[in-house]
Amino acid sequence: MKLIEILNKLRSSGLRPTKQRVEIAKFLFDREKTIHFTVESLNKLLLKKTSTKFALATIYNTVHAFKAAGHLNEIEVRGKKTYFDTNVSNHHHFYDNDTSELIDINAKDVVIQKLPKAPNGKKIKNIEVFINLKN
Amino acid sequence: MKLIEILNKLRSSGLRPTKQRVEIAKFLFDREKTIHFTVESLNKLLLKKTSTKFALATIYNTVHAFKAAGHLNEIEVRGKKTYFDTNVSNHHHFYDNDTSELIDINAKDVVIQKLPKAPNGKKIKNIEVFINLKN
DNA sequence: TTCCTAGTTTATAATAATTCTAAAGTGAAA
DNA sequence: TTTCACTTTAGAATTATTATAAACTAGGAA
Repeated sequence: MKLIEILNKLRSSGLRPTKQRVEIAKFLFDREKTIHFTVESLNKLLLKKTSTKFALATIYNTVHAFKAAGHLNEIEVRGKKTYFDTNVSNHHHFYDNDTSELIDINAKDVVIQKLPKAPNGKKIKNIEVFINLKN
Repeated sequence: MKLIEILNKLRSSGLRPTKQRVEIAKFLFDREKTIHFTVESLNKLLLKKTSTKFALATIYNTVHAFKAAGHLNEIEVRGKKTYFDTNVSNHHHFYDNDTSELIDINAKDVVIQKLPKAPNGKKIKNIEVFINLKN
């Protein structure tokens, strides 16, 4: 992914391209595969990869702006921390409780044949399939 | 549900039938329909229903023991609080983000036609279908 | 280029859910 | 009844996240 595309991620999220934000955006979006992360894990990874320092609040703010702009998804995981996913396409997840690891499932690998009707006055926004794993 | 069944819920959870625990168990299990609750909401409801007082820690301990014994399910909901469900049968949920309300979906109302294989060495423990609602 | 200002970063405080702790209370076996 | 392991309780500790306020900076205007 080119730098200009990185800058577009920032611009479309309403964020000025500051040093910290560019580093975060490069780390998240300039890669082959999508990744899952928490704010804490992202902070640690950024510390290793870059020489820039990041206040946790900066990471929270930036990640939330990306989420609001649709560049990141937030994922439900049992536990305390919030997980994010750079894969924003429609897809599902395996969750390995032993390793606290999330694994993507391609949307086309889950086919739902029957669904209930939404309650009165409501519509279905989206469907999340979450498959818990065991050994 | 008879008192003896309530006491069985406690015994099978490894809990002595103390005043507080019997009140909690009666409140949760002596009813027609199953309910969803958080520790906070349960505390408020108990305050209204009974003249007993409950330390939050007591409610946490008791609820977690019921969960460990399989008498309660913990449910994924985006947000900070942990939701529990007295419906421990295999089923799914609607979630109304506007009202923070969970609605049960009978397992037979969701039919999944195709599923991915579990990663190597892992097996599928259970599948949770979570349907987000909008207006 | 220099100034100016709105937007940013940062360290730290505040908040909120949950868990821990240690002291006082209690059930039930002997 | 006495005893003791198990409970309850209030409050402290912990943890993730959000708020705050002061110092900093990007980038347009002069």
